[in-house]
Amino acid sequence: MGLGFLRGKEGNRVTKPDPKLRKAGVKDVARLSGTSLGTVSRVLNGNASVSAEARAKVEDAIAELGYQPHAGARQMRSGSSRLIGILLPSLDVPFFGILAQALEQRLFAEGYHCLICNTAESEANEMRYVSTLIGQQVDGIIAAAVLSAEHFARLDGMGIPVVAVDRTIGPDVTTIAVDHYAGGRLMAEHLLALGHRQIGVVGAPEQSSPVQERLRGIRDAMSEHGAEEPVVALGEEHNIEACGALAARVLDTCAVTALIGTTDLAAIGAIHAGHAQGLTLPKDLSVIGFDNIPQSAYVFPRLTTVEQPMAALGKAAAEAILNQIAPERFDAPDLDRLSLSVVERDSTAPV
Amino acid sequence: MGLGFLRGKEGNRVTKPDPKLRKAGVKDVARLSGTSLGTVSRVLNGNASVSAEARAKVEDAIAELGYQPHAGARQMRSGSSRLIGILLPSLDVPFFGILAQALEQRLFAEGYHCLICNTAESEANEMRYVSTLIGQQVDGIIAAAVLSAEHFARLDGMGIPVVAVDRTIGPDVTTIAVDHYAGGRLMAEHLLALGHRQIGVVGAPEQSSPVQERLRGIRDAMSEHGAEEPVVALGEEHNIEACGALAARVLDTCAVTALIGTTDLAAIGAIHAGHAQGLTLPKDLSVIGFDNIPQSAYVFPRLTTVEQPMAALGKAAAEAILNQIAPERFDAPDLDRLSLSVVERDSTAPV
DNA sequence: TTGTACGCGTTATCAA
DNA sequence: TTGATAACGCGTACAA
Repeated sequence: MGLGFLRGKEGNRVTKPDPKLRKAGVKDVARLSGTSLGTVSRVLNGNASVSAEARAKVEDAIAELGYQPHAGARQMRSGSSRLIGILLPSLDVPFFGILAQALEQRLFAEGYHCLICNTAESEANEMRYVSTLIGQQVDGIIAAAVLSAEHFARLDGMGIPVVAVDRTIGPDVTTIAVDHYAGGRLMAEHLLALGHRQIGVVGAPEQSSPVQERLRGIRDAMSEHGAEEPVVALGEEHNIEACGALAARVLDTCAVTALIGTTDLAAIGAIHAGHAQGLTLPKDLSVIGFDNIPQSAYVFPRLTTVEQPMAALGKAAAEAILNQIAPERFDAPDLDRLSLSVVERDSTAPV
Repeated sequence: MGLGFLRGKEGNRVTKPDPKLRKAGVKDVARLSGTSLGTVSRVLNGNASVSAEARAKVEDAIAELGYQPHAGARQMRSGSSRLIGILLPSLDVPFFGILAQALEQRLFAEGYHCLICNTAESEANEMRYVSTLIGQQVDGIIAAAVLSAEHFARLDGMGIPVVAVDRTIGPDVTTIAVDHYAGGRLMAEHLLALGHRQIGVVGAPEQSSPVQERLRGIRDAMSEHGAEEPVVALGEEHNIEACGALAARVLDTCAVTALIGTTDLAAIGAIHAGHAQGLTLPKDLSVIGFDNIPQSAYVFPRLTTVEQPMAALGKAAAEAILNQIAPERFDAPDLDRLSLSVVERDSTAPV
């Protein structure tokens, strides 16, 4: 395990590209500008004094040659790759797409590139990715992972900062996430206030800790209000169709007046299942979701949901990793705005 | 321009991490395994003969030290970074999220990491990204870009292969995309066959060439069938809300019996606008979209749309770049399956 | 089959 | 303020 970097017999491509159009290097810049390597480097890095005259000559030469610093060489000397690893379960789930977009934008604005990794909620994949990210000398890792704290400990030992986003990794890892437990309570309390007492919960993926936390919040709120234990159906696949099938099973087997989707995708599946059984929503069945993805306002009936600030989470996670990488340049993110709110639309009604 | 790599006064972090837990290097592996640098390197690269005994000792040492090759050093020697740059307009549009997911999965399976870049359909952003990707020594670039061919020519000169996905870049760049013109025809012909003659088109973003191609197909099909010129409203922002506003304007100003969304997002906006005007769909207004994103089956009425194979496009684009990087190891992708088909649901009906 | 020495492009140190 | 030089970790030619 972990030897994925071994290259096969044919693993090496040593096709030398035409040396004539070899990329220009600092040496070429120095020669063309009539200065020396040291001066060029100082212009590039701006951390020592250079005469205005020399600087101008160097910058001209850079422009003329179309010089681009060689990231590999740079990182070998400086230890910093200006690369951030992003571990996400998927990109085709709207929540993570929006998150990834916000992360990338904020990090690129500070000169960092993102190595985005699709873990598919698999611990094995996560471990492979973490290994290869270490090899890439990433300056930091932002992760929504199932992996537990021990596996990230090696990163700590190597001085690679880690930030958990959406879901916590362990007690020592900075987490940027909403309070999923409170979110679960919000969903349940909204339905309880409308008089619902028989409530089902559908969602996926089962092993996702945010989903489990929301479920815990739902259970606590319901028992406090003297409602029955919720009927819970969690599955593996996190998409509308699979969650719809889960909801159909719940509707078939028990008499519920409301369904909670642990995410909007699940809730949309639940709405679909309700329609398929000939129910009129929200009269016969109330449905509430979580996330407030853009599409949730365009299903029928328009989905009532708990909104979490997806883009703000991404921005905050980016700022948190920047803060850990260079505290003197980046403040810790402001977490006050990462709050939840119920967006009441048309999919919930009194019993 | 192009000097974004200049680091500010405080740009350099030279915090030496505790040398005790410095990352193990080939030297450490050689020492622990009782062999030499050369042997270790040969084991790693598998391109020269090594005794079974030596190989075993080296592999043990690698495992014990948790050794990971230093990507920067490796790339400096070999010229290959095992990094692929991915230029996409956004990640929060479902189509691109699905595309990115497929690209990343296929490339990681072959040992490549993805540098995913959000260009926001801006040419300036694309140029910045291309420059920094060159600096990262990417082995290839996959792009859905507005940038024209000349800007990618410099890549060609440097031996960096480019593949265009979803939209063409220029005549010499391999393109993996469906036939958007034919897609436009399919949408129009579906409505024409139902008897519609007054048709509006709404969508975004205006400068996107797939959108323009589809529009051309729509126009041609309509004129061939003797329908009126379509009323066209294209906007900048590609999201449901903005496209819905466009559709509302069209419905306000002209008498159309059907609306074409240039994407499913636009079509969902059009459905919403129809409802807002008190129309019953599809009786009073037919709507058809393009893409068949998962959500399109869950709006009301369920959206009729032209499906393009999003995941297959991503996989094919990944294989196309692999083929250009190492033709001896990777075949060119099979493009036969990249076809379009009309998915008839409930949002279209005879006039 | 194995070990040694060199160079890739950059940044940092040092002496001028 | 400037220029020369060492060193980063690895792959490979060459000598053994």
